[in-house]
Amino acid sequence: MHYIMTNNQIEIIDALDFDPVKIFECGQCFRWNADGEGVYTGVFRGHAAKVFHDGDRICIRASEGTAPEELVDYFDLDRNYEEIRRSVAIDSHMRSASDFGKGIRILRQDPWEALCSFIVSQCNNIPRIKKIIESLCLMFGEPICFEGRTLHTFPSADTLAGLSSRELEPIRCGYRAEYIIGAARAVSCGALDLGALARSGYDEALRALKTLNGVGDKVANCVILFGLNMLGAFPIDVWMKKTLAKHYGDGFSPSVFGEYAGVAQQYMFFYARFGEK
DNA sequence: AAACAGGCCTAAA
DNA sequence: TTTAGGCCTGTT
Repeated sequence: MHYIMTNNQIEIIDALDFDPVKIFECGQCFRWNADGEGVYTGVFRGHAAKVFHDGDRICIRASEGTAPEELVDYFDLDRNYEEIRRSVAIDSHMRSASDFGKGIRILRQDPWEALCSFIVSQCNNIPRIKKIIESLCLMFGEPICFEGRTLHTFPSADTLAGLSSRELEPIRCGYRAEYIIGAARAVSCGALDLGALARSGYDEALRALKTLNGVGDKVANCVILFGLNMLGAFPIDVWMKKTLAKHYGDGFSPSVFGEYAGVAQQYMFFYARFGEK
């Protein structure tokens, strides 16, 4: 992937394996929204940005003071997804899935945001998940001005740790409010050190995350994959359960996909959800 | 109107 | 170790 970094912006020259629609709509993130023709605006790690096509190139323009290196990191631009697609295309189904999902990248999201977001996602649908997260940010995040609009950052664990579940009621997240506050308090007081988990192994991360009330295997694996950037994590939700049963029967193990099983999962999920028949 | 939605927890076998 | 029912809320 070749790109040019300037001030707070990146221009991707050969935008192979970079499809904004797939990246933002494949279900890994909740804070990027399409506004207008192929333009996405979002907030990540305290910065606002927009992503758009500029001729053959893709341009990522972030808010004032965002280092381009931050964009390289968040969009994982130095990783070779073509190679990953080859490595997970182990059979005809995965060849179709990885071909259909070509252009997806796993964003390196803030671990706390990923934890909180995937707690909200449980037993819920995407429009409602997005609505809940937006009101959470509107109420408790910091405002950022970006291109004439006021957006809001994701509130810190410290901020949410000081709230009662009653104060969270306006965001209408139901029983998940207590889970959110419990997680916020664990992170805030240091009982759960997400930074340390990012440097630990998968097993330790899974164990630690599951000590939180409201975090089971599925949510924990989403946090590990999307927030800790361990690309072997393999979240299994209802869609994955169905498609795994269909194509692999029982006795399936994610290890057949190797170290990038999590990327395979994302291709398979996206294909089952939007592509297959 | 009743079921369902990108799980998790608890209680009970 | 596996299974059933309940959980907030909004939508169909």
